[in-house]
Amino acid sequence: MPTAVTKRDSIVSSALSLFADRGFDATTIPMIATSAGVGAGTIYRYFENKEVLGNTIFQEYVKKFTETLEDGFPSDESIRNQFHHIFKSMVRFTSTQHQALYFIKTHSSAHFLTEESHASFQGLLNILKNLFDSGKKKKKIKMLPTSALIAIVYGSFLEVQRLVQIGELELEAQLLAEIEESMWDAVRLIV
Amino acid sequence: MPTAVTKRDSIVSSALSLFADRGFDATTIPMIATSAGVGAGTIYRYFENKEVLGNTIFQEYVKKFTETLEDGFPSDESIRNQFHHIFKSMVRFTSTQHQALYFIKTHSSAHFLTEESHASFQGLLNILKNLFDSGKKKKKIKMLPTSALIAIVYGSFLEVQRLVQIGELELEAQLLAEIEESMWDAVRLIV
DNA sequence: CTAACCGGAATGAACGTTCATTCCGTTTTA
DNA sequence: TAAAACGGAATGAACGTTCATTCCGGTTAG
Repeated sequence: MPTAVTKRDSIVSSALSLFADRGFDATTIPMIATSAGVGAGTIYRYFENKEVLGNTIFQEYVKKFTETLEDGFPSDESIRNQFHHIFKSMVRFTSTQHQALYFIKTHSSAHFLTEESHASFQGLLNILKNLFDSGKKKKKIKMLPTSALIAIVYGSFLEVQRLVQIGELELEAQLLAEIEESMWDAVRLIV
Repeated sequence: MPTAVTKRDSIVSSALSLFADRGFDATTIPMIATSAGVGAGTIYRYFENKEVLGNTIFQEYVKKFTETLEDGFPSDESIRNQFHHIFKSMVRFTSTQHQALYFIKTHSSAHFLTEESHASFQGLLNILKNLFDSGKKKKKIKMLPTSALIAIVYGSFLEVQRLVQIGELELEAQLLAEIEESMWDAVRLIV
């Protein structure tokens, strides 16, 4: 029963929590209503139906994630520094919104997502695409297909965060730096 | 409607396919029955209920995956060669069973899994654990927590395979070798 | 200042639908 | 021909969604 100011916020916050924990399909509207402390019908005053609720939340948090990565991006610095910014921002987003990351991770190819939701997710990955494309030009990044480079970094990151979530790993500064270095080693051109 | 000899095989094969495509919760028993070419009741002659079916399939394929990784493991060779064996085996398993990998990936922390299913999945990851533990002793692998090393390699691999599945990447030999090298760079101790 | 009124937000019981599971008549096997 | 296997209609529970009703803060009338 997350805290929230407005009823809409309360519904979104409860739904995110339940979707992340149990998955979209295994979460019922009455569950969300109870957790949000509202009547089931109230949810339909804010969202047309369950799928719209799912898509709205997905897009809302993908947008927040994207903005976190873009915020303060050091366009004029080295690829390595840009990579550091992205990594740091991903960690920052996750630490404040770990349910959101988990929801996005487990639902980014869910059956209920609309074209618009997919597009917003692509927008998120495009930040990595731009980084790697420019890095390849500058001979700093391996000449792998960009999609593969993204998969390697994003996939690693998701699994590491899963460990954090289940309490198997605690990310203090030293470890964080080493994991960043490991991911950087995966994508950097080693001469 | 996958081909199969026995009805049980047909049910397992259809269920795997549907679970991988739509997810466990969004797959109905009548769907599985139709796809397998059997009556809905017949499924209950072979599996106590839907959850048992899900767990059975999960464990069956995790076991196949584990066996694939263990088969021909070069215990006496270098860490690098052992890593190569694991990587090659993961690719081999995926190319013959890509639905299985996808099902395992998307359901490895699903709400319906029993303790036994979780244990069988841990057994799979243990192969990587042993490799990295011995590699760290020999100063060939980064001194990161083993769980983190596993997450980095396994996470990358899953995302790369997702690209393959959606047709965004085709893994011919050259590319495969480069991706293996990238993942190796992520975990190897760079001096 | 109080009381009656108003309108839209909120509610939750009820509806139709869909699901997992059961049951039993039919078909296949030995 | 007896027994086992099978199919798919039937069942009841649970779901998403609706809508008649209640609630409540603000406005108007006296």
